[in-house]
Amino acid sequence: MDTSPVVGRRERKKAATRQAIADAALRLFLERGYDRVSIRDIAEAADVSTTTLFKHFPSKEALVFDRDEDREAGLIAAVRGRPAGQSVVEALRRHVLESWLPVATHPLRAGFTDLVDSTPALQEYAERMWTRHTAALSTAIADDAGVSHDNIVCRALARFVLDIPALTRGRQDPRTAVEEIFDLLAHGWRPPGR
Amino acid sequence: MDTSPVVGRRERKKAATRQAIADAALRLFLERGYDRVSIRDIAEAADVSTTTLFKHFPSKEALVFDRDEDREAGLIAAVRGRPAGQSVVEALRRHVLESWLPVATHPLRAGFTDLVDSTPALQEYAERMWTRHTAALSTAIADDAGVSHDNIVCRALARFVLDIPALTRGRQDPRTAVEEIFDLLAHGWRPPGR
DNA sequence: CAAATAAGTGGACTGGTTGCACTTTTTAAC
DNA sequence: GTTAAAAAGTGCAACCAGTCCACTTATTTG
Repeated sequence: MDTSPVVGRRERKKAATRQAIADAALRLFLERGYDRVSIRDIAEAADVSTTTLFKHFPSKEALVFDRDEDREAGLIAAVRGRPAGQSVVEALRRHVLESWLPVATHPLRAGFTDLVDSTPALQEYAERMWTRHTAALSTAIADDAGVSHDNIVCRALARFVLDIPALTRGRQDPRTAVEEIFDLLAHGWRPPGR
Repeated sequence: MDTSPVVGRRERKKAATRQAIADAALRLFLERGYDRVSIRDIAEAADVSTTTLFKHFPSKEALVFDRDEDREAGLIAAVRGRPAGQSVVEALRRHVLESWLPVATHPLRAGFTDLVDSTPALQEYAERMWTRHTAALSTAIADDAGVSHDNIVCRALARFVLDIPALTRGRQDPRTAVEEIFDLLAHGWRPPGR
């Protein structure tokens, strides 16, 4: 019956508080819009002090992106664990299609997506959530290629791949968009047809 | 003798005030570090009210990047005005080498560069100063190629080019770094030698 | 000179974020 | 089992960036 053993009451209560805050925040944001809700409003709605709120979330933006899974591990795994013979770019292409596309197109999250798209501060934050992993991904790529960790081309490739979510956010056909960008990365710029 | 004719006293005083604020800000930032200086400190040092300060500069970060020339015009001109037969990527490569490299390597600005490199808020701001022009550059590229303005590959190329300053900031050999990144954009990813 | 216009002032205010000293709850050790 | 350490939470004051507003002062223009 237990989902996981020996999870102390403390941890459970902590998680509950965190969840209460995140829920209150999302509800209020969707109701009123991001910048018509203050941190104090959220704390009040969740019945905690603002001090407590900031012990669970480092910033107002972070309240929106609760469930920030470990993208980094996934990215590195995609590079390291790819089948023999597959190129790095191809592996990343598949990974992005599998991990980013669902997020971009999930119909249940329409309200959430609208919230982000209509709030510059959140767009920036979301963008940084990805590009923050440039160093880690770049290191994985450099290791794989057997070159120095600070190799600029590896760093550039990492950065460009992590730009993709921002580039394709709000697009009508994100899948094609992702494919075309990877084409650019794989083969270089060619004046597009049409 | 006049640098420009009919410059009223008003305009001159305004420019002087602006300069006094920017000077005070840079001096204090270099002395104490960016986040140990408050807006009020700067206003006081320049002997103006904070209200006045914000009439000249929209944010604290903007105080550091006084003299924000019009990069956008230069970027678009580089695409539109390039010699016949030259590719867009090649034109942008030349433009970046001419416009960004001097900034990155100017020895007189060592203190300034250190300030930016040691302050995350300023790095982000500088980055956004460039990527802000993604839409404009992307449009120029798309026009040039005769495709729709929102073509995703054009947008990606524009974005990637504008990432270059952030990618190469603080590098030992920025010129080579820029060249190698443009190689990636021109020909696609190839596992780097060595 | 008399508006009209623009620059600057001062001070109060909002909203995100931090610090501090304190209480309560949970856990772990004896 | 009692107790002490560790963690979660509280309340409040404070800081700082940025905005608002009503007001004064200087410059321009007709």
